[in-house]
This record gives sequence, C-alpha cells and structure tokens, in this order.
Amino acid sequence: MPELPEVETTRRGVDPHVVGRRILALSVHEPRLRWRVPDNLPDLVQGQRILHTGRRGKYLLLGLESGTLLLHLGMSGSLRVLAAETPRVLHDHFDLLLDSGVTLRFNDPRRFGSLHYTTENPQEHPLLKRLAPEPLDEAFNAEYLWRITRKRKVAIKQLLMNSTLVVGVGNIYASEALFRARIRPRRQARTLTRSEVARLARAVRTVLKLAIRVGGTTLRDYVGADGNPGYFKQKLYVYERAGEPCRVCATPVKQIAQGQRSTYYCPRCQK
DNA sequence: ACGCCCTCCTGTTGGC
DNA sequence: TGCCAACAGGAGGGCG
Repeated sequence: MPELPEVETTRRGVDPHVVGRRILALSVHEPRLRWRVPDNLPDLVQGQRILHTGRRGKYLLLGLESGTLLLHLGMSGSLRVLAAETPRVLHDHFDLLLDSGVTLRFNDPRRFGSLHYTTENPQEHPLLKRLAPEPLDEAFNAEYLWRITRKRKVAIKQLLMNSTLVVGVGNIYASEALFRARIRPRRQARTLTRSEVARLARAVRTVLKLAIRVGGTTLRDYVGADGNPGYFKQKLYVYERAGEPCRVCATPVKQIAQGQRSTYYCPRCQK
C-alpha cells in the first residue's frame, strides 16, 4: 500500500511529465472517493499551469497557478502517466489531461483515496496542518521521538502509525523499522530507552530512504507513475513473512494483531 | 490529551 | 463448486 516511499516514488515519476504543463481538463468518472470530489473542481483547475509537485506525509501535492491539488492514494490507489488515448479500465476514477497529450490517471479499487483543491496555503489545509514533521527532515530526530514517546502507553508500533506523531509510516514500514531497531512492536512507547529511541528514529529514516531508492514496496496493487512495481518487497525482513526464518537469526517470524492490523516481528532479535 | 473503536470500499483468500 | 467471513497497504471522526 502506498506509504511514504510509494507516494514519493509516484511524485518523482510524475514530476518531469507535469511541471510546466497546462491542464486541459479534469475528467471525474467516479466522484465517490474517500471524500466526494466536488462537482466544480474541474472548472476550478481547468486551464491552470502546474508549477511544481510536492509531498506532505502520504499526500501528493500539485502546485497550480492559483491553488494546490491534494491527492491521497488511500490503500489501493495509483497515479499513472499515460497517453491520453489509453483506454480506461475498471476503477479508473479521474483523468487530469495535460496539454502534452499525456493524462494523469487515478485508479483505486477500494476508493479510499481522495482529491482536494485549496487556494490557501496547503500546509494550513485541515488534512495537512496537524501532520507530524517529515521523517526525512531534520526535525524528525531522536530528541523529537523521545519527547513524543515519554507519556504514551500506546504500543510503539501503533504510535509509529499515528500521523499526528509520525507521518509516512504505515503498516509495512512500521514493522520493518522496529525490526531494524530491534524493538518489540508491543512495547509501550514510554518504556523505550534513550538508545532505543535513537535506533528507532534512525531506522525509520533508513527504511524509508532505502524503499524510495528501489521504487517502494509492491505487495498487490501498487505501481509507480510508469506502471512499474517497487522492489522493496525483496528487502523486507519481517513483513508478510510469518513462519519464515528471520533473515538475521533464522528464528521463525511471528505475526500478531495490533488494532486490527497485522504486525510481524522476530521474537529473538527484537526485545 | 489520550486511547480506542468505527467507518468508508472492493477484491482475494481460506475454511467449511 | 459455492458460500461467507476475514482480511488487505489509511486515516479521519467521534466517543469516553
């Protein structure tokens, strides 16, 4: 599923095809996404030039002349760069047609994705303004993680997936970061020591950067803007490896449930 | 402030 | 083979 590395991969794939292009039309085929796409959105963006792309957490941003488009890929979404005449397939929900003959086409079987437009500073948008610091920015460091973990009883894995505390980390990278930091996912956040917090902050950054480098993780649906899958699946230590030998110590990987989500860890490597 | 539970939707898988 | 429940990568909103 699209977590930070998949969204960043999509942004990088899309960027050279869209910056400087003009939007000929936004065609919404299915407005019923996570939030209904407003009927007047096509009128608002038509004719505008795309000035830059950006990302905030798992939101992909397209900076236009008079505003910003905010796209979330949800659980099963992908945004592809295609020739405008490419036939649509099931679950293609909108097309952003550009003056180059290319279209940005959004496909999302589960419709948990979303598309918003704002003419204000996008960082002040209700969906973005409460998000935690970017994990690849300086502000996300051991000191920050130490501070937010001190009084929290919640399991550290669930804390990693709370976007007001840490952004960009979903179910896959939470398990992977905890493995790399050698910390058990069920540990209460406040019980982590200084050195564990430092290892975890580093592990989050490392795992996200490595995943970006290989185009993200494709388990089922995800493809980048060019239609290619990501290759980080081959580098997963624990995710979806229940019963298989730990790549470090060969102990069988365990699977547990936390908040209705699967978590994977090595009972020997992680304390 | 925090923690928990529910919800949105479709597709796939596994058990009986 | 068919049916059905459980589950799948997110996260906002509401409640106590």
